[in-house]
This record gives sequence, structure tokens and C-alpha cells, in this order.
Amino acid sequence: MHSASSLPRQTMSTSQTAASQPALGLASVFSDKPIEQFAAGSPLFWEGDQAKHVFEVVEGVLRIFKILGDGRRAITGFLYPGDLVGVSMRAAYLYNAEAVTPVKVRRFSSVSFQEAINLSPELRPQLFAKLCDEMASAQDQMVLLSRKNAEERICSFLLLLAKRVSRDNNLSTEVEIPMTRLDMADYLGLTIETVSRTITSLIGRGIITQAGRHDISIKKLDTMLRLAGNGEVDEPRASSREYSRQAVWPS
Amino acid sequence: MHSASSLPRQTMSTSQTAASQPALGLASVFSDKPIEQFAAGSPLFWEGDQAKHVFEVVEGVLRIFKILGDGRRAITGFLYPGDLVGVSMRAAYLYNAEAVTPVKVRRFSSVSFQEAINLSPELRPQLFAKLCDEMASAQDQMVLLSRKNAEERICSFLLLLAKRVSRDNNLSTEVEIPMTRLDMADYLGLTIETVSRTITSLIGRGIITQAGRHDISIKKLDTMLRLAGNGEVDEPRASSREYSRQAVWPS
DNA sequence: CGTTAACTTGAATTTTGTCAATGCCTGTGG
DNA sequence: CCACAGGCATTGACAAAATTCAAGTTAACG
Repeated sequence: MHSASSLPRQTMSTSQTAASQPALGLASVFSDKPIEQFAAGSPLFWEGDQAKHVFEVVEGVLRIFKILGDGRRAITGFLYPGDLVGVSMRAAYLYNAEAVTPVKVRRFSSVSFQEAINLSPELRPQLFAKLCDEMASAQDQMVLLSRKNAEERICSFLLLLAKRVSRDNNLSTEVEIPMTRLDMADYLGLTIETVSRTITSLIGRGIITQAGRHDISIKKLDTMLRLAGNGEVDEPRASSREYSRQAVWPS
Repeated sequence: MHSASSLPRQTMSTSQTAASQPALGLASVFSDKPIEQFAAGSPLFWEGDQAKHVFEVVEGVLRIFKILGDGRRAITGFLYPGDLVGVSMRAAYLYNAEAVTPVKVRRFSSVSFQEAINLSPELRPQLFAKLCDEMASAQDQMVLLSRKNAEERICSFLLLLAKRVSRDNNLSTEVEIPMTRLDMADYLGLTIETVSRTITSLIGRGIITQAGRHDISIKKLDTMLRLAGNGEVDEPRASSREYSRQAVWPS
């Protein structure tokens, strides 16, 4: 089921937040923990499990999702290196977490994690900021799901992936898609067929090109941005990663 | 637009978090600030405004929303007494906030709010927990928007409103809907017509009854719960037909 | 290299949206 | 306090978008 391809599928995993981490970043909490590996498709935990641990993604991509009574799946997020999994302040996990690609994580007990956070006036605001970022992208996703059509959803998603690659703000035009069409569909609130048709249409119009199922290249970035439907193409909005935040938060 | 009816429309405002607040709750941060009032329909702030203040809702209901380039509106949440507005750790607000009903709030400067939180080891975890709650309901909303049909959305929403009324977990069967059909539509990712038709259908089947546009009564709670589609009551865990992967678990 | 899961493509169907007209609350002003 | 106006909601007919069902095709992995 989707294991490690020999292709650049993994290259994404190496990059990301590691380099941009502050001197004493959140990752430092985990740094003395051993690395654990999960094969593509394997679960880290299920919704309802005792929430005994918090994980830090070191390499690879995770999906977090919920399942409705009759089996419908909704993926609520994909997690990349630097992201934390399982921070919920609850006794039980609120969602399922599975590896999309082969994944490396570090594990920390929930209790000690909270202690560590609480004792460090330097880490606390970082965690807080991460939560706020998460909340902001959750809201963007609600806008997407509630008001965008299939094409706008796909374009928004591809641009999101494009933004992830670079640690600064530049979009890369070479986009790697680590997940399957089904994952995309369940994240975007569409069916697999609609995802496929929409991508085919984008290719047909020369807006993107494809090199294998998991690698696309954006050929008409301006068109993509317009099709993503956010309006303001060059908005100063979520420069997404760190540094755009208010400089308050003393301590 | 939608002002204070003489009906129990307001009663909801008084209840909520006030009673369940710990001795030194988050509200205490705001307690010395004067109460400000906003008329129904008036804005507290717009997306992009300098995020100079944090608000605590004291009475009434707010909507927070984003607008796409061509005018489509997506409401990402309704806020009730006890909720905080504008906690984003950003220089600018990320969304618009407007009064749905006449609203009373207390205002606090963002900077001092963060100071206060950071200095109090008692308040900190409360804020943290609030953020986690918010994240949890954002995820539920993503599930709703991504995988539920119109009827499931409406039923889920009405049950959500029903749950808000009581401070414990009991659902009230008398549900007050403080917002318009358009607000509901923009929150549920539907059109006003679909919302209307769906409610009409529920009434026609005797599942709910209506007393004016803003007050419904749940007559068949079990049916409502089933139609909401969460399949929550009896979950023998993995109903995951095709989604449960074999538990490999290498390393 | 062959098998099989993942993906694509097509046609029919369903759901929801759009447009348009009517009906009914709600709050205002008489 | 009541009547009335205008906004809000309902209803209907039609259109559009996305889903479903059903084959085919491709490419990933053993």
C-alpha cells in the first residue's frame, strides 16, 4: 500500500523545519528521545486510545483523520517534520494518526511534555504559537471546504504543498505529492474521481504538468493563484511560518 | 437587522461558562474592564486590522468569518458568552468578527492579556485548554464540511445548539437559533435554500417542530442523533472497513 | 516482469445550487 | 396596541456540479 518509492518522494522529509528551528526550539524537548519508525500506512494511534504520548514528526508525512459511523473518512490534516502530534489536553486521542510515507518520530510522555512546557518560559510561547498557527490553517481549511469548488480546492492544496517545500515564503514550482488521490479526496471533501478529473483538466490546460503520479510542476503560477480563489494573490497574510507574529509575549 | 426579540432569545446569553468557571477563571482577567455593547450586525473588527485587543464575550452571540475575493462568505465559528475573541498571536486579526445578536463584551489589550496569562500559572493551562477545545471543534467542523450531506449538517448543527444551552451535557430539546438562515448556510457550507428545505423536511417528518423562525423543538431526539451521522452512541471501534491497515509496526 | 493497487475516463444519477416568485415574521411607526 | 413594510424565509422549476457505478489503463512493488 504505498510504501517507500525509490523516487524523490522522500526528499521532502529531510527538509522542513529542522533548519529553521530556534536555538532552543520545541524540538529540543524531544531531542534526547530515540527515533522510532513507522512504515507507510501504519498507525501511530487511534481515536479513543489513551493519550499517553506526544510525538514530534522528524521525517515523513502523517495523516490525521476521523471516521464516521458508516465508514466515511475525513482527513483533517497532514503533518510534516517539525509538527507535533497528540497535543490535546485530553485523556484520549481525538483522532486517528497514520503514516502516509515511512515516518520517523520522537515520542514523549504527555505528562512530562506538559511539565517541560510549563517549566520553560521560552518553550511555552512557541507551543502557543504553534497552536495558533494550527488554528489559523484549520480556519482556512473550513473556508475551502465550505465555499470552494473542486478546482479551487485542488489548486489551493497544490499551492499549500508548494509552500511547504521552501522554508521561506517562495513557492516552489516543483511539487511533490506524498499522498494518494484518496488521501487528497478525503482531505478536500471530494471523491477520488473528482480529484483525478480536476488534475487532468489542469494538465490539459497547461497549468501544471505531471511527472509520475506524485510529482507535478506548476507551469502557470499566476493562473494557479487565481484559481485557488483566495482573491488577494499577493496578500501579506499568513506568511505562514514563524516570524510574522506579534513581538509581544514577554516572560 | 435582527435585534433583541422579547423572547427567550437572550436567555441563552446569561448561562454558559460563567457558572462552570473555576474560582480564578480566565474571565477574571477581564473582570475590571468596562462592558462594551455592540448592536446586532455591527463589527468588532475586520480581518487585517491591527490586533490590538482581545475580547471576552459576556452576553450575546458573535460570528467570525472570512470573505473570499468574489464575496463568498464562510463563517468559521459562532462565539458565546465565556469565549475569547482575537487571541491569535499575530499582528493583525485573521478574520472578521460581527455581532449576531446585541452583544456585550469586555476588552483587554493584547499585550497585557498575554502578560497576564504568562504570569499566572493558574490561568495559563485554562487558556491552553480553551485553545485545544477550539481546535477539537474546528476538526469536527471540518468533518462535517468535508463528508456530511445537507441533512446531517443541519442535524449536527441543531444538536450543537441544543448542547450549548445547558452547562452540563444534557441536550435541551428546546433550541434557540439566534442566527439567520444565511448565517447557518455560510457556517454549514450550504445555501440558504438548502437550509430552508432541509428544515422544512425535518418538520414534515415530525422530527422537529418550529415556533417562529428562531425557535425549534426536537421531538425525536434519537432520530436526530442518528441523522447527525456521527454514529457516536455505540462505537465498537474499528468500523474502518477499508481504512484499517494491518498493524505492521516495524522498528 | 507480472500482479495488483492506484489512477483515469466515461455515462448515468443524485444532490445541491441558481433563479424567481410568493409568503410570512418582526420590528417600526402610526 | 395594531397595522404595515421590508427583510427574511419558503417553495418551485431548472441547471450545474459532483458522486456513483463501471470499465479500462498505468505504474509501483514484489
